[in-house]
Amino acid sequence: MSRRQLQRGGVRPQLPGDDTGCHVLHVDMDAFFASVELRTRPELRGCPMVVGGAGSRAVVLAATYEAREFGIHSAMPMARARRLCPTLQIVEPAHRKYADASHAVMEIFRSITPVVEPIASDEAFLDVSGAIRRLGTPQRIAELIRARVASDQGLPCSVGVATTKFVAKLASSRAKPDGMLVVPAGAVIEFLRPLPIGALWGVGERTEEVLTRLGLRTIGDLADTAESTLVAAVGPAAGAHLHALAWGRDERAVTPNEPERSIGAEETFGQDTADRSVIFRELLGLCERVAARVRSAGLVGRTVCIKVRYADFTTISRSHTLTEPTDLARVVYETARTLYDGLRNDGALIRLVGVRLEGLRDTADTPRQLTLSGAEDDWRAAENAVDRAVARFGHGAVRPAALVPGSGSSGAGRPGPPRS
DNA sequence: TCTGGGGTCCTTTTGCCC
DNA sequence: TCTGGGGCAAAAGGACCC
Repeated sequence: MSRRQLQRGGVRPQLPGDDTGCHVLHVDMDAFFASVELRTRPELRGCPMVVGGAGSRAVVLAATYEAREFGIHSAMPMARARRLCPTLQIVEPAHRKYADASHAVMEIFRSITPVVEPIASDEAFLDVSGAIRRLGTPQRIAELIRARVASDQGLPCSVGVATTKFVAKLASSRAKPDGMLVVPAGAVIEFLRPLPIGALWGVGERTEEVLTRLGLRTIGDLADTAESTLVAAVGPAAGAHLHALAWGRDERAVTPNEPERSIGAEETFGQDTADRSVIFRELLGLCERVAARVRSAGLVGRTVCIKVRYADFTTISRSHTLTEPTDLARVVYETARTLYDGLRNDGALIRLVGVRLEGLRDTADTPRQLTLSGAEDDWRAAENAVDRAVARFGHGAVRPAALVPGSGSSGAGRPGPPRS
């Protein structure tokens, strides 16, 4: 909410052009998915347009600035977006295309500096201190990046330039769309104080509500409040963190190659269901997807976590930590089923199921325990064969019988023997 | 208005061991 | 044998981010 208010601000602060010590850049692509689509659909330029699914439960994934004029924003239900703007142009998402564009943009960043920390498909932090001698001042480098992204990829982006990550991040959102903002070291406090508390990273709807009850509205208010008061209101970690940020203190370095901590997948049903065969078929498919991604990343995971969202939107999770880490869909599915069976749902309608594998580490660092039967190895061989077939023929080329349409399988049983 | 899907991190609760 | 408490890890839930 307040992050949007921040962007609506209109008047950009006029700050002196001194970028000494501002070695952190935050680059944020503008309306990323929508901008990618506009490259191949120039006729939609200037129109209110969103990228979003067609299903009754779809939400807006990205909205052009023309669509935002109507109050439309990402995560809004598509039905509501259509009501707000009857002439809205809607484009179905093509995630492969966005992943390719993201990869290309990240490569541009890495050609500037090796210290790139992607934080989403459409944004990244860059530490450019090592590139200053070669390419010029941080401000000059930011201009260079914007020009390269525009000329090589045909995409607009905004860049914040500052001494710390979180000020750079705030600066890029102030610079949107298609702009740049430098916040010099000496101007940080003056830049922060008037901003609404919701602009801070880590202050969402709930925390904003709590802080507002304390009479705090701006980052300046937060800075003038005793840290102990904040700690009492929002907890020790968040309280200390917010107080530090309000004074512009942020020690976090830009760290490339952060390892993944978990990999998961979830799916909302088109209609709520209590049908166990439908639910187990979905769970099996999710486990296949998760395990395949874990294997392709060269990882194994130890904790299987399932998520169930009921028709009334209450959401629960259950998890189990295995004695040995795994990358096998069969093991993930067996565990997920056992967890699900422990819920005693009694026919409750279910809206969503999800599966996540946590406690990830490199396969290479994880010696595999020898098993007495060869079953584990058979499964491994089968799932590796599936990976190879998918790599060659694409997703859907090979899958468990329970997931083949019209197979007649209930999907409610344990998966059968390996097939490939 | 009626809420997707991918994540991270923090807090609280619970169970186990000593 | 029972009880209490500290330390720890796992589990569960929730807030938050894009």
